[in-house]
Amino acid sequence: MKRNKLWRLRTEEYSKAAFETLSEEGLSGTTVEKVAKRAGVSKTNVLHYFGNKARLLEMALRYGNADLAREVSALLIRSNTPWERVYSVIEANFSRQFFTPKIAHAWLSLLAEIPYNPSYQRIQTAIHQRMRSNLMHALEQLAERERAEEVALAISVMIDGLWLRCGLHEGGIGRDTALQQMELLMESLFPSSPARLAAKARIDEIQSILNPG
Amino acid sequence: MKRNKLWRLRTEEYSKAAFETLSEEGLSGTTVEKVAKRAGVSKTNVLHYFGNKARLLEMALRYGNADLAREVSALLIRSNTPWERVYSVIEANFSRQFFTPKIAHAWLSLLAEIPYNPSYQRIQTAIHQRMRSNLMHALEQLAERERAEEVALAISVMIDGLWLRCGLHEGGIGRDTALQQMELLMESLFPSSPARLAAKARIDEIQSILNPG
DNA sequence: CTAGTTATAGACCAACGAGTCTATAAAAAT
DNA sequence: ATTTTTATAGACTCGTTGGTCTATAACTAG
Repeated sequence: MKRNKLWRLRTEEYSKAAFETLSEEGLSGTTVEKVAKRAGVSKTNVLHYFGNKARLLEMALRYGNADLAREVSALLIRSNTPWERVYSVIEANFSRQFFTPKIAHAWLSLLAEIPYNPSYQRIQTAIHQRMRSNLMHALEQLAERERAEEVALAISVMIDGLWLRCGLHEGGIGRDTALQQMELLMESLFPSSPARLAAKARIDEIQSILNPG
Repeated sequence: MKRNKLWRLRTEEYSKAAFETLSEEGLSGTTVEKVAKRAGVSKTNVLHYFGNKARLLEMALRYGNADLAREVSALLIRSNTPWERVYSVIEANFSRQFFTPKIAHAWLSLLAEIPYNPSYQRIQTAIHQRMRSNLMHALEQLAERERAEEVALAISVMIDGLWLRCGLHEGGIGRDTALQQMELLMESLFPSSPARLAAKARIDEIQSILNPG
């Protein structure tokens, strides 16, 4: 069991295939065979790398998060102010490539299994924890700790809720509505803050340069 | 196939059993047999009433919503002002009996299937539509239509997000945190509004009378 | 170049689950 | 009271699925 280049390559490939299958077929419709077929290999081979289905889906969860994490990082390293860091988290979560019903479906499918699988639970906890941490680092410089805590929670809960809606009604909520909702929240939480608005504008611009369309 | 008293009784019983099974076993762990066993009858009998598993789960979804709808109604009919109606929707959604990880799990399980089943989709759309409608009737008397629309969406998205979190991390978010988050949102959206705060207090009181504990 | 290791696939197996068939008990209708 | 309908269950079927066993091809190390 040597973790070669090949090993990493295959696990990445198959995790991706699993994530995509999940998004198209739902949890009940996702079988090891289908994932293998989508990746153009045999079911046995997929099992060879992951051992069992649970670990395959676990890696699919990680895979889906990795994309998002990269997007966040890309914006975060270009941020110079606390407000810019806050908006990095927000914008990354609603990036045009990622905030789509397809991907939201995959998320939903995985989320539904989390309560019944401690392993998924740990991963998801880590994901939420990181989002919270990113927000807190920024918000602590903008408000007292207590308030920063509840604002961070509000932001991340709202993000979750918008993803949920995105996956639920096809064509109901898209990037624009989502960002508008986030802005309604931010403007209410921190009214008339020029620094905030400047940061929003800058991150918005960076985002549209990094990821045009 | 006469829809007798017995018919309604059984469908109600079995829908409930399905909902509970869902919450304890998750979607993948929910089988017709388990639901039947929980209801103390044979699998055949359950199938006799529902025809197939999809319709059983569909009724489970309706069942779960019926409870919530009753709770909302109970508060709504006792409301006298727009603000009270807004808080009726909010409080009902975080009632002590309903806002529990168990129930949130069942919801999550069903939500994950919605994108892949038009029938569930219609039901869920109706549910969201009714929440929106309840909120809009009240909010239109408190703000311009445009603003009412986006505020109604913000409120319901936040409610969804809090339910999601409740189901995700056991012991993470409970009724208190949830209501505190909703209040953060409402206070930010409508700062220093005595009428709003009075309404909140009244509905809170009514709720704790209707549903003590 | 050879020996061992890794990658990949095909056939197979055992479990399980949804739904049907058949039979009988209960109830309703005539 | 008898006949028809409804309710319930047990046995069974058939497809699916996760996972294993076995075989072979490809690659790596010495």
